Amino acid sequence: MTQRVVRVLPDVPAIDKTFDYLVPDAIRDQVRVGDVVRVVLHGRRVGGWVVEVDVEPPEGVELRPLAKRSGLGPSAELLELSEWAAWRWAGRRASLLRTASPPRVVGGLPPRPVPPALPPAGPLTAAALDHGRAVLRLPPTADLGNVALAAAGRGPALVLCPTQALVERVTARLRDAGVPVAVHPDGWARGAAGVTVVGTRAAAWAPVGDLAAVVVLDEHDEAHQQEQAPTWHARDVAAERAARAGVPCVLTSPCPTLEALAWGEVFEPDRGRERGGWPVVEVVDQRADEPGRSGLLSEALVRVLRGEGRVVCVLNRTGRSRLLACRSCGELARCAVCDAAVDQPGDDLRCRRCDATRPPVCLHCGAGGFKNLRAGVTRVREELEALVREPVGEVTASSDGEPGTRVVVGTEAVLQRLPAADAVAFLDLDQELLAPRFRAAEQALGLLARAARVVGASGPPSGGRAAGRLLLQTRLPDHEVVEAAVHADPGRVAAAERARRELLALPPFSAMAEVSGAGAPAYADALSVHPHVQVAEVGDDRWLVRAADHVELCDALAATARPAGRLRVAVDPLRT
DNA sequence: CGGACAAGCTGA
DNA sequence: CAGCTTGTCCGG
Repeated sequence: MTQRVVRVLPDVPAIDKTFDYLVPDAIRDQVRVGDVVRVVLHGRRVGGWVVEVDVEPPEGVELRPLAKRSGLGPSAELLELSEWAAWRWAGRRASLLRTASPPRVVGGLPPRPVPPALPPAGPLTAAALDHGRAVLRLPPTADLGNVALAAAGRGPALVLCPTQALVERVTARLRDAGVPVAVHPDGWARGAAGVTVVGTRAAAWAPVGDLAAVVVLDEHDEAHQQEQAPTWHARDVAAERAARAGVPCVLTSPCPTLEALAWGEVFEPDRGRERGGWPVVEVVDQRADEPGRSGLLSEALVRVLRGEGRVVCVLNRTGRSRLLACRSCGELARCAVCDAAVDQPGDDLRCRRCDATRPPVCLHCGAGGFKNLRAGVTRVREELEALVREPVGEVTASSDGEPGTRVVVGTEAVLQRLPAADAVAFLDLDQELLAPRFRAAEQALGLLARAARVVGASGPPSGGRAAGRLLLQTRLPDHEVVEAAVHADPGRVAAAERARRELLALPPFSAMAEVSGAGAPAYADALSVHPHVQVAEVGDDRWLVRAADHVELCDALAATARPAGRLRVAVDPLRT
């Protein structure tokens, strides 16, 4: 009887190579594909995964024995999926397998609970599940727990959520219905045994025994994409996983991305139901309105602020001012050192380019007064306080907690932080509509959908809460994002956006990757000889690589040797 | 990644 | 030329 040999991928980020090891006789029959093991590599003990068993080792290499079998790891299917994802996002398998592995050693699986009988799903969700490759366009206030429940009715399901808060809501909903649920990653072993798994994006890699359906909730949410490279997207991983497993995959969103629409068939409720799931939207045309102060407090907004309810104002600019001009001579305030425009985070002026600070005095005429051409959250808070004569809270990404005030102003972080309000006002929606990113329109609509959840639906009334409203201040009242919100019809954005992207060959009509870091120049140079990709420098040591599709792009990325030095390759960059 | 080893630099 | 830094290679 010869000794068994297994192939191991070490859990060392920089090593993307497998090594062969002997299986000690004592554990001869216990080692399976996917198992987590410890091995001695180059004199040190490291973790790793068995990626193949009973292999033919290369000649002339003296094999060492496995140091230890730690426990269960990703299934063979997830191992293969990681291979695909490593190609698709130009990353290393180890980082993906780490996500697919249990947080603590798992020796064996618990018994599988008996699944309960569930009431039949609603007709729309059932149709989407039956179709198998469906985009379920549900208005912002729709109950996503129902979709999860419908999926769990088919057997052990995988439910991916963009936020932990949604994970908790969905989990509670499933448990109330008697569905056994494993929350990823703590419930790793129970999921592997065969119960419905709920989690945020990492759960795309959770084991689910006898997987029956996959659901991605709010597929448009950017939280589904990993920020560090490899920048894999839970939606795309989930869709590929479902296809390989031959089970249905349903993506839900109030405003599906073009990527989702290109992938599957759209299922949407009738007009009245969708309309009822969006709040009342009021558009304030800032061209017509003659607002005082910073120009951000329209008469319509003042009316809402003077009402009774809780009001959230959204402005995606921190600090007091992002652009100032001298009150006496009109000159723009600029940096004394490098001449760039300065902003005013507090009292002093600060250069955003070189970080120099100076007191607020005009360099041209010496006067001390400035006009605030582009007010930030801090300034608006002061103006709001003067207006409503009560304390106004401020929420930005860096502040913490939830202010107890009736009126709150903040960056988009405020929409994550506050659970409910009677009105949400976007003080300068144009900043979102005109942002220099190709996904700006989709992202702006996503922001409005998030705000819609904060204020609730327009009707029919539910939960006894009065209908909330969105107030959109803009100089582009005819923009399709504004129209989509007003008419509760996100398809308008998709249609306009599809035409634009197709014309400009932007994703999903092409594939892109952003290359940066010290090794980027050499890598970009090496890539540019590839016939099917275009390489363009887009900033200091940042390159954009484009190709007709992901096959062309990812094949080229995989075929190009990485130079020494730091190199970040972000396939499908979100903020470009 | 991190150890091994080789090639280059410094100072007596 | 010892002693040390810097760079490149490779791991079973």
